[in-house]
Amino acid sequence: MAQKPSVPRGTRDFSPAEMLRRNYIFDIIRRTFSIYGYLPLETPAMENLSTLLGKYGEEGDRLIFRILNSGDFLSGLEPSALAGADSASLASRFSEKGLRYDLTVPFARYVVQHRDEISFPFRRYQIQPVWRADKPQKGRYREFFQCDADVIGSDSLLNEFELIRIIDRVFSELKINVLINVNNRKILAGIAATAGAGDRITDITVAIDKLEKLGSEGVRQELLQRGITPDVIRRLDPFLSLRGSAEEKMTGLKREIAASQEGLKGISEMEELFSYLGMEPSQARVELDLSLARGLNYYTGTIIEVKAADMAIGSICGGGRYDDLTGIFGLPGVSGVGVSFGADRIYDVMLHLGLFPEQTGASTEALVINFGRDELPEQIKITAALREAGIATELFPDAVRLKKQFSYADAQHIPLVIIAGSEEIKASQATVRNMKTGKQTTVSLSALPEFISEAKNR
RNA sequence: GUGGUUGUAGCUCAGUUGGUUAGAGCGCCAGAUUGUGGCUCUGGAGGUCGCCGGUUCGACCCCGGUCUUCCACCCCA
Repeated sequence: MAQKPSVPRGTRDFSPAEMLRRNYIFDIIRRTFSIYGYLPLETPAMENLSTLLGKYGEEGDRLIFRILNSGDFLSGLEPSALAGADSASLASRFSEKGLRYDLTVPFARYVVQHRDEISFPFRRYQIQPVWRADKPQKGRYREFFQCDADVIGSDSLLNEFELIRIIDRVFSELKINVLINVNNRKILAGIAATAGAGDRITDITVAIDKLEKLGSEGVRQELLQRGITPDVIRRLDPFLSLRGSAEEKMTGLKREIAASQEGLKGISEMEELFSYLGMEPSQARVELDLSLARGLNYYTGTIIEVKAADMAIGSICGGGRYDDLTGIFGLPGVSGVGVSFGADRIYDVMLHLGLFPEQTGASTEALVINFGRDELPEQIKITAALREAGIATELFPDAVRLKKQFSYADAQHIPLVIIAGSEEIKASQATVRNMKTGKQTTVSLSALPEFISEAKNR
């Protein structure tokens, strides 16, 4: 064999067995989105770079896959321009399209572009792959599927509430134990402002986000490294040590950030959200986590993150509210909120914890044995009759040894095998073998579809 | 993007301080069983030891590069 073929780094093939399991996940997510009134939408794999760039922060821009322009993009270029050697500015002459990095920004673009056709609030769901030029690791791929549900054109916290209901329902149907953490960007802004460093909110939140991992001393170090003054860090201290239930934390917070309008707004939003959550309790624990800062640059209010309780693989679902994403595309004043399920990580979690049901999705229910030319007309008829009755049926394409045909049924986990050789056909009968029990039953051809239907329901 | 790590049969992995024909288990194929899978027994096929180059009389083993895997940082689903 010549050089073995392969797929690019960080991308994968999905075998039929894997696809059946993946579809099990997608089906549950899709069904749940649909029950909450979300409508399907798809957008192109590639977007103009002007749509993508500047939406995800500096790091995000770096991770966008760029598509080379078609044609001879070097033709108009002065050799001296190449000597200038600024690859970033040169790149804009070679490339004006990129692969989508998430589903939220293309959605915002869609909403602005089609605003006249949309009645608000607009709820859409979208299940498609996204691409990131990250260095792959376990649970981190360069091509992966996101399952997004967003509502745009409504400020109501009821949307947040329902999205958390969706998260809870999806994961309880998938049998994954999760922790749902929520926080609010306005609270984080209020904390930064109270500490006297409102302009350093990004550095402060990124550091605070590492509280769980580094501990409070580690966070102080991180803050120092990011150039936050010891003075400010000292004033941040009370926030790092807030404990207790959501209510208790918020009571403490209200005292601390009373001077920040924005912070108080954030707290009242969270109070409203938690009051809704009290009306319809979740199966999963929903916690107010003041150290939660994750999320893309564009989040402005609620932020949500979901982690698997029984496996460390990073977040498997995340989301939040963005007040001005459409503003960047020329439609200001429209707020949206959404969540995104990471199908690939959910798959990894379920595989690791053995949570997939034994039979995931469709596969062949009956195999008709091929005996050769003389019996073939009858076998074709049998196959057709079974399919007509809604039974997933295969006719073995080659008249090879029975041993081979039975091994195939065994390997494919086909539960029933239909044997209709010359003997059976003469008597207008067929023998049905149950591959699990080994039990064989002879039935008349006319009663066969009904017999199989009953057999498969047992 | 920075630093590290991995790569031997379809799969999981042995192996050699550099020395003739590189092994096991599982899987696959064939036979024992010419209309019956899963169990058992017997036999068989399958490897340019990730790729390219270097050192050497000689490289799967040493060196360099490259691709891939995984890990940490970063960031995220």
